[in-house]
Amino acid sequence: MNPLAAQKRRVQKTQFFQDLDKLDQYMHDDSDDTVHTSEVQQPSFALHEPSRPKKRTETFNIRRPRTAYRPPSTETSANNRVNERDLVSTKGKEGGPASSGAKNIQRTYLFLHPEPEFGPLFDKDTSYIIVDDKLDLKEALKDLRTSADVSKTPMVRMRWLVDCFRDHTVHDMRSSLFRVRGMKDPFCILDNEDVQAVAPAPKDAKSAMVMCAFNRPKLERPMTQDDFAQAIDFVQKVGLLDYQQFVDGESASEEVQPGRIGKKPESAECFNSRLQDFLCKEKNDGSSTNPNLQTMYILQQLAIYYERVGDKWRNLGYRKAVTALRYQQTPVRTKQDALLIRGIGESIADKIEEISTTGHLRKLEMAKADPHEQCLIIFMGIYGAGLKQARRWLSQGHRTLEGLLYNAELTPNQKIGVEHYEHFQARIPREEVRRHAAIVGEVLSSVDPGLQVIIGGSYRRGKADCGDIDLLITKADASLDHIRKLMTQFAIPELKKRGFLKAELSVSQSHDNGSKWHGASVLPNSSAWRRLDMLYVPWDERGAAMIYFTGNDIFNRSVRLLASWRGMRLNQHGLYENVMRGRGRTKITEGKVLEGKDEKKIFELLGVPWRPPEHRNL
DNA sequence: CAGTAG
DNA sequence: TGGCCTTACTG
DNA sequence: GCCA
Repeated sequence: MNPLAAQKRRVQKTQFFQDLDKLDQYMHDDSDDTVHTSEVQQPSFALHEPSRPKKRTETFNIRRPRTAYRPPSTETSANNRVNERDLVSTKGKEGGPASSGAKNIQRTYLFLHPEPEFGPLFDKDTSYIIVDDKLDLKEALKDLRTSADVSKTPMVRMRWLVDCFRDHTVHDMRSSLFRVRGMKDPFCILDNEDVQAVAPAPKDAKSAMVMCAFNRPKLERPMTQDDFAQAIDFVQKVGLLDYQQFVDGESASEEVQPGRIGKKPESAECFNSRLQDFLCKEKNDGSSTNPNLQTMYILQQLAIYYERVGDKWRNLGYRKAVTALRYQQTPVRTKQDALLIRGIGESIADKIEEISTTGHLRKLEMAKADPHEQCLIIFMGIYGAGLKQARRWLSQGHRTLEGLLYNAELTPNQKIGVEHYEHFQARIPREEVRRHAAIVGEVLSSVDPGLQVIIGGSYRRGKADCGDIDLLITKADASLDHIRKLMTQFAIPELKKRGFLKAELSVSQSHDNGSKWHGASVLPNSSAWRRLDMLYVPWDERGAAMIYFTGNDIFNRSVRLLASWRGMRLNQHGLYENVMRGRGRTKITEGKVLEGKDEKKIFELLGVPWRPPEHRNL
């Protein structure tokens, strides 16, 4: 075996797991004296087993200290009282099983996954934040992924918990032995605001290990803006990284539109916000560029390539590698350096070395030159065709759009997609979007003066040109049924009659709860078919629908992700609370609607500062 | 449920 | 060796 | 692709 790999593996086995093993031992000796729940008898701490869920709640009993434990003495502060109450207060207080044994203290713990992206979810019920011994305050906070009010929650090293078990006592959290690096006082995180000055954690501490315990009395939880920045960052790393825009603030040359005059209005702004989002996750030492941008960009290209060829797992691997590189403060040039980073293995390490020595990657050059690739890209641009279909056509020997049209079996939609390929690919000038909407609006008000048309999509975000036309149709106090009826029975037929709507690509007819119309429209005296999407929105859902239909993509996903971090759920119908999620994030409960009407209110409830649409171009 | 779009 | 993954809608 |  490669000695480097072995060394790396050793490094990655964090102290945390060893600690858990120790804990496990302490838990299981003396079993005569301790009442274990059934779950404890299972390997509660076997978190490193492959089959374990990302997070799980374990219930177990802490045997009450025989001798060493004593109630807080007079010299102990209020902080210690919190400490003691929390440890002693049991689930049994709420009718749980533990109230029986005075010698048992039952706690419910949440163990969390080492991967930062599945990282700990700080919850308002969290009692303690217990941090891997290797992490410092800054790292821990970053991986806590919250700006909820953690200030009142004690934060200590893993060692504290281990020692508590070992000694059958509750140790004083303020002992320097248990202090998280960078903290002065375990009970007051806010007093440690000089987190910038904290020395960075060692490389091998990359895997954050935080454990949160439950059952704490309610904490009020003021929302801060930072969560949203984190959500954006999280989503962006999955999204595309536009290297050119990043480096010189200009849009990539392939995207330059011939009709564009001067610089795009959103360009500078977009650049700035990107840079900010980017920088907010970087160490704030004044250096404004990541030393690995070049490498990241090329690996990102490779990730996109693998996505195209349908290898989702390689795609994922490369994306993770890019993410890992993003967090590196120093240039990674050699294979050895690269191998030490979690998320980068043999193969990518080789490629990193190639990139930093030659400046490019042969594999990528080859892939780009591959005619199959170019066909695939063209075919996937056809409306109604995705990766599967494009590959099918390719393997059937098709190489051109014309070939498809005459020789391939096309669904009606795909046929339209091919016939109008050029038009559908073209960007639509802002002014033209407005005129399309005006025609729809005119017809709609003749059907029912109450109907409203709102232009969403990139138009609402202020872009100079749009990929398609997104219209949101609603009416004051109307239900979805009502609006749909007006549209399908009167408005759509009328628009067709006028020759405005040319094709229906995806229309909800069979389903009674359908709410969207996808098709093509064309202005009078024009031949350019445009993709037109309409969304029928009940009055009460217009706020949520606006967010959804305004986008952009990344923005939507960020907000939704943030909602799920908050225990809420956001979709085009509304913002829901009390969403229960089970294994993997599967929904158990739909949750209760919090808000749907008011876009601003939804932002507010999510704790996201209001962003005008123009600022949602992530 | 597969495929697609966002 | 097998798991890794955002959500909703349509046909 | 990476990782346990």
